[in-house]
Amino acid sequence: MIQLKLPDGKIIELESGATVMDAAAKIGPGLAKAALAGKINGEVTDLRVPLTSSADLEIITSKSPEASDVCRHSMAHIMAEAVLKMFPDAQFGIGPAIETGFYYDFKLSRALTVEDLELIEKEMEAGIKAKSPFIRKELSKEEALKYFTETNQPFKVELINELGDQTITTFTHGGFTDLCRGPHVQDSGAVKHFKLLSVAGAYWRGDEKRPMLQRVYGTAFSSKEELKEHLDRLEEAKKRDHRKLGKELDLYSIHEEVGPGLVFWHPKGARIRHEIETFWKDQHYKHGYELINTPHIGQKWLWETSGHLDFYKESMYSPMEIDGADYFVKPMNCPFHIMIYKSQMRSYRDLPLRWAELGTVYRYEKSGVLHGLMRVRGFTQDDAHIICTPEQIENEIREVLRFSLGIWKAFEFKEVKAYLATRPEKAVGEESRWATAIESLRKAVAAEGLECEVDAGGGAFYGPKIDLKVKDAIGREWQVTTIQFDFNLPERFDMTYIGSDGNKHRPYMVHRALLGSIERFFGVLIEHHSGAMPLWLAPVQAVVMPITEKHHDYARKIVSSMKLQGIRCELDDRNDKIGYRIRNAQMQKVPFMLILGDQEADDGKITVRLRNGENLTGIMLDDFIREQEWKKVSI
RNA sequence: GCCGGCGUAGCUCAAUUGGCAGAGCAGCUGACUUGUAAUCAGCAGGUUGCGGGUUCGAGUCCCAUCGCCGGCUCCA
Repeated sequence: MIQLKLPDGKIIELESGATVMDAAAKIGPGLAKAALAGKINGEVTDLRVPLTSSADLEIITSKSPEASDVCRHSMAHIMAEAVLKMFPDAQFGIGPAIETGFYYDFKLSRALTVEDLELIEKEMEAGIKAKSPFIRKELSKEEALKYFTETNQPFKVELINELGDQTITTFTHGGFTDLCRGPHVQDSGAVKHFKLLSVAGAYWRGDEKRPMLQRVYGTAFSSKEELKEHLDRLEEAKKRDHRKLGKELDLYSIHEEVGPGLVFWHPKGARIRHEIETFWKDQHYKHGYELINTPHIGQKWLWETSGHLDFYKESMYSPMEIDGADYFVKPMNCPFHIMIYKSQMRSYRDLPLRWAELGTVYRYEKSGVLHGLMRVRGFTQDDAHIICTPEQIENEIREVLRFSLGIWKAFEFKEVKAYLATRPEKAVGEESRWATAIESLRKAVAAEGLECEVDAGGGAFYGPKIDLKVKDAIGREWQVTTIQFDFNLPERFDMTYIGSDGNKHRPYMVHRALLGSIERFFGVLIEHHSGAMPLWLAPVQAVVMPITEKHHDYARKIVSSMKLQGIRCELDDRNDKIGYRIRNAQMQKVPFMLILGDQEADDGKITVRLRNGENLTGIMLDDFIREQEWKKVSI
């Protein structure tokens, strides 16, 4: 007999060899019916797995957080079965559950089309209707290799070969057998609400030197409502796409004849950018930074010394020759900031130094990865380098984090999450420095009460880092702030300061960007706000609309007094109906529309229409101006 | 860079099996003098991404190339 401890502390006894399903049945028939998988000592397990020793047991039902993964994984198998029916010679890669769905990679005799997806969906519906049981089978490595060799599944054979000498399990349902550790639902009728979304190429095991397979992405949820909600969210994301809004709101453009990944900022986009940058600069001065400016190109030795020509060459543009010397366009600002540091002898009394620059850099990005403003070839980092003593580092990191959180709040992002990346196998810098650095990062994150995930070994070779991700209005996470230690460059450039002991010491250097890059941040900002920028960022803050020509004088007076107060305000005195002009301003997402007719002109007041359609009637211009945050001054 | 899809007016999109390149919006001109998401009429707008080929004839078929989109890889 074995004993199983349930989450509520109860203990049930079963014969050794009984399955998880048997345990569920013993707890109650209702639970057995609802069971999707088990959790033994915290590990999700299939219901058909025999229990051979005492353990903690939890039964996963559709209400458990793990449930959707199980269902989606089973859904991937159901899709594979459908594909196998349509392509009997299909070879299968892997087919896992992912955050909002699942995918499966196939090698097929021809490329799949959008129409194929519909056919596969139909076939899947049939598979679901068939309620084929998922049958779990344990076999030896040899048996498994034999089976998958005979069925011509080289990818599966490769996977099995990489497994140790453990028992292999397969799952079969309908006509499809897959190498799989599970868990799976009881039968294919247990999952229903799905949709196939797209087909795309994907390298086998993510390796560009290996064959390209066809990946079909799908999504699945346990209820129809959740599926619809998810599909609606995808629609919403499309509506917010910064590439679409960037065009509609006349913010920026990219011209293939000039070069892909190079951004042209139109007046309205440049205005928003100006407001972002002005705010950014003010805040940096307020938070103890100095602003610096450095060149766009520099001689070869700089990039040799920094190591960029060893490690980063693929991302750098070819040199240009000037007076017989090779100059490179900068892909990063750090070496230039270091030049300023090294321009004179530094004392411990000078530290910490915090130098910030909106530094425009150019990087070669493969053509296939360019994406609107999110991924470009020329961009401006909101870069800064903090050079300090080991004793100062912890406080510096805390200050950066706090600063960053303030900035995100100012741009109306509410959720921020931290990711701490620690020392990889191959790394420069003494272990003790890494340890200090990681500790200071950890403490800072904890002190700010941030949720933090640790990516063990995920740091760069030159130092650990904290990345911050912000959540946008529709729940997507964007990587923005990065705070990176650098143990490499201070060595390479032989940066020193004179300590209180009169000796030379190596300073700590931290590289940080809060917004990441202006371009990318701008894209995120548009998508977060759906293009309807907060008042202080809106390129046009108010449009004044006289009802008829009779009110033009009054309108001009209002416009000029608003302009005098620094408000970005336009007059729309076109000879069109008020509805037409409102529609225009509305589509341009202008925060305020001032409607001026007889009522307003007669008693010297204004009517303001807000973006949400509400009206403020009969108010005094001065009161209106006083009440709004036209400019962001503090965080 | 790789796999697949897509490139038609400034924008959004039509154009039967290969058979006269079209509409709405935006723009311009004029009329209308307007109260909360589109007033009416007229005009103009194109080497169908670029280059080859097949054909009596190509937006449509083939090849090549550039760009964009969805992914892979990578990353701010």
